[in-house]
Amino acid sequence: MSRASERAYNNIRSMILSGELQPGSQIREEALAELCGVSRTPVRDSLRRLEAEMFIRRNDSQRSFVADWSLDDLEDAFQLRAMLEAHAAKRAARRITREQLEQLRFHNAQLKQAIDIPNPDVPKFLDHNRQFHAIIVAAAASERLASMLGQVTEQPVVLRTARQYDLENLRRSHHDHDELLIAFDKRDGEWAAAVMTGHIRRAFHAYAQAHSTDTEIRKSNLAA
Amino acid sequence: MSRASERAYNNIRSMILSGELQPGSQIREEALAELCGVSRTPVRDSLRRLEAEMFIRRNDSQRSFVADWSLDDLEDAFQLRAMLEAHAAKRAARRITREQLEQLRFHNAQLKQAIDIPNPDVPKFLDHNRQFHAIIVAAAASERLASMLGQVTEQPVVLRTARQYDLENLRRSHHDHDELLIAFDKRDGEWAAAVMTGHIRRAFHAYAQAHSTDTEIRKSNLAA
DNA sequence: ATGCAGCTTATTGTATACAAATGGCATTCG
DNA sequence: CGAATGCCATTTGTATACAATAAGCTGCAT
Repeated sequence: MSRASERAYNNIRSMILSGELQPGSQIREEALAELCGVSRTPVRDSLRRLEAEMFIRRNDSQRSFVADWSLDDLEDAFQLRAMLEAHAAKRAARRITREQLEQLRFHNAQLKQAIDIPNPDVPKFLDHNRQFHAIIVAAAASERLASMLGQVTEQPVVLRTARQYDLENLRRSHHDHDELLIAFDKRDGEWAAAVMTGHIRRAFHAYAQAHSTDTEIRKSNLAA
Repeated sequence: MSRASERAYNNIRSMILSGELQPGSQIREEALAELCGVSRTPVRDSLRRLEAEMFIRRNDSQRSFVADWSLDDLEDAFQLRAMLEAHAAKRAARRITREQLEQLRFHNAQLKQAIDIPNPDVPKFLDHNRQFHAIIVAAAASERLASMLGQVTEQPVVLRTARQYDLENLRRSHHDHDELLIAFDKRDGEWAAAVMTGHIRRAFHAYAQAHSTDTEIRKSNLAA
């Protein structure tokens, strides 16, 4: 992607993910163009992409709004994600190379390190976690599947609470990864898919709980 | 979608589906703009959409080419489609309304009529078939799922042979629909999903066979 | 002959001006 | 007072000119 276009895309996307652009609020092309320091043309490109990724919604007269996700939307996305990632794991079990397995082991060791210390390094955990999953998707060797997963993997839901990152959950995640590694090693696609399904569903419930807590907080803030 | 943009999108899409734009051939924005009678701006929008839908591919220097699908690509798409449509059927079984069930019955009766006569009306069959599936996706009530299915439902593979439409297959399709209707009536999501999986996989094999035959023909034409 | 450098041309990316469409507000009429 | 209508402001859509980039070609040097 070219420079201005990429800058606009990344800028807008991170403004949505950070909550700088509030869910439900209208966004105007020209305003974004100024914020990003580019013209409307690349902004329009970005908006189209973000719309396809459901970060942005348009009303019937083509005005754009930051997506405002309900708990149902979140569950819907996670349900699809669980299905797709399980499918990816199944395919990966048949196709994964020794080298990719090694990479998985490396990242899993790294993310274990990140939480197995007095002061857990959550960003490090998340980074290696992301790479772990990316390798599985790559091993699944389906461009379409990868592109669909891209659409449900990142959620435009900003959470104030950090509950989704509670340590117990992270440890369980790491444990799932361990199990996935064994399933891959045994080339057992069914097993890998089952572990992955559970893995994603746990993530959903952690996320949902944080979302509820967050909604509570938001409400009481409004009341105050 | 606005007028020029929609015209460009539909034009280009149908040129790809009809084979007017040959798979693998490069396409230039300005040429398409002239063909569609619009400027490059709406053409660029359309190309982005078609790229997301994998009708078009771009090389590393952003030049666009009509997608050229291998049999593997086709199988990959059908595999995802089977999974997603089965999921849709499962969800639909829980949520479908009496009215939607009636509509399904109507379209199924229509498509039966279309092939249960001396001179089968294949386009009519295909139209009601499309609507039948559309109702199920609507009943599944997941915007994301619908959007993903949109990405794998239409295949940019032009077939010269008509084998995919052989009557026996169409009759079996209709039979699957009957069975789906019963499963929906009983609110049996598992059953509906299973029937749908088989339904789509049959479609794949019909398609694949036609694709092979077609490839043969193409090769012998080249040789001649 | 071959490979590389630099130039030329083809193609896409970006900015901007203008056109079209939509929403909101005020005014008027029932 | 409320609803409908017309006008104005806001926003998005389209065309076009220009900029940047990449491909292809030509000619020179090895």
